[in-house]
Amino acid sequence: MLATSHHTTETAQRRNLPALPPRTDDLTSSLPEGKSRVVSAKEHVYREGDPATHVYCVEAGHVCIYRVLPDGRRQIINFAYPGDFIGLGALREHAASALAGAKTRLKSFPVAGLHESARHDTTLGLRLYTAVSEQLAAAHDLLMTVSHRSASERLAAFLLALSRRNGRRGESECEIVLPMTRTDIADFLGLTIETVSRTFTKFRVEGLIDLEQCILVTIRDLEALGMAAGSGVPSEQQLKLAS
Amino acid sequence: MLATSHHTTETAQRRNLPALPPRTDDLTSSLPEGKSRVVSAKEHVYREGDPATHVYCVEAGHVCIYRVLPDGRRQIINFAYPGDFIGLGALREHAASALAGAKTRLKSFPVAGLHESARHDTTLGLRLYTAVSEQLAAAHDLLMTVSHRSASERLAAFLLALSRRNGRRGESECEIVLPMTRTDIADFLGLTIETVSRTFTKFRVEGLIDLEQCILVTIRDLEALGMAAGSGVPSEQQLKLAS
DNA sequence: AATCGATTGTGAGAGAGTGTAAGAAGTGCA
DNA sequence: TGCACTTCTTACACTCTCTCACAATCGATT
Repeated sequence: MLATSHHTTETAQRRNLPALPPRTDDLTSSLPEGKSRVVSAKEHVYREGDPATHVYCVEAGHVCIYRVLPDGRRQIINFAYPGDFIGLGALREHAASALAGAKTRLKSFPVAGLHESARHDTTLGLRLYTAVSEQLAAAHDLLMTVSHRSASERLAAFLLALSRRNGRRGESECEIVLPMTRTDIADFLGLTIETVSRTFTKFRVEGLIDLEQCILVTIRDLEALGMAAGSGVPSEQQLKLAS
Repeated sequence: MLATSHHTTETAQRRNLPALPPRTDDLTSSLPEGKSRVVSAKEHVYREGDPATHVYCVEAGHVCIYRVLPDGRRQIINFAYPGDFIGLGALREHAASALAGAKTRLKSFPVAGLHESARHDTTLGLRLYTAVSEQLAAAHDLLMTVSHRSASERLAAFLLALSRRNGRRGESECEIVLPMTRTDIADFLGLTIETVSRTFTKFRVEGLIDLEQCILVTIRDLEALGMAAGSGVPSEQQLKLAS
């Protein structure tokens, strides 16, 4: 559900499937050296409509990628964490805005240089293709979550996605730090801040999570949370969908 | 909102912006010759979980790209029309299913051959990158529509997207043929079939559209439909967002 | 032309999420 | 430590969409 949607590759590795272009992880190493850029909290990395001159890789901090409807409603498309690329997939100009949620360090890569490098490095184009494809899969995951699911399912899926992200990084799967505000979560899941808050409380009352501070979630019952995310479906199928 | 999301390039052309990789339209011509494949109505081109062996370009007919939640709820991700590519962005296996909505003719391109060609044709990788990027933009558009918008706004945005698609193809912007069923529209917009039906009726009663047959929509008041899509926002901003 | 099945349209009641508003908890600053 | 400000939580009335039920329409087949 978040930026790096690995579920397709994970499931694929259990079977014998056709060759695949290089992983996104390889993208950084194959890029020409990038300059560091530091952005303060609540400062934009770029805005919707800006010329897409650079692509960035988050090194520290986190960035909200969002778009706004003309009437002000905001949809957060992704929370980019360290290791995630932002600005990929922009054509001539950025279609979304990128706002640092905290002080954030990024490596920046000029798009022009990328195109130049792609002329010599024949695999770079495919690497970029793969990277955007992963973001496309993540966007579809989010679409599934937001379109048909109830508030509880959305929040549960969100927490599970963060839990699995932690797992991939070797951090605790049960202790989740939420660096984003309730408003951010609401705008990500297509809910209101009140509903997000109510649902957190509901999960706490039901014993699914602990919530001592509002930014620290402790998952008490991972399986039950999986059930909540998928309206009573076995957790194995859940895992395939959650992120 | 549908497969070919051109709004970013359209708005970009009005400014002086950095160079861009080749358009998707160029993709077909730069690919090695593809075999034709014909698929009957209600037959799958591929299913979720199938090895991603081929990429297809729709030549005639139309294809629904969809994913299903474990409990059976279905989300249509895209309606692919002639000229649209499907199967792009799949990593090792398809993350979505592709179902022909009518008898459909496709050109098929083996993924292995694509990777092979990319070794020689240095721009092919970037072309693929651009093509998936357009699909990513379309997915974000759909996400915006489905997450925060009301039933009327969703349906209005949907009709406007089809209208603009017609316009790009040199067809009538006001006479829209809906080859998909009400169920398909509902599953695309994250609504129920009843709500779709009621909203169509509401638009007809309000004089926004004519609806003599259920597959033929005639837009009577394009501007009002634009307002309905964006909850009372000037149509110029609408145009930027609608597709 | 008549019949059957599938699709579409309409209505009433129930449920879920929203919006407003007020209070509680947390954060930053002097 | 105390104050001001922001963020989060909770309560209640309201709106919108969904669910369920049934009627109407369309198309294909006989």
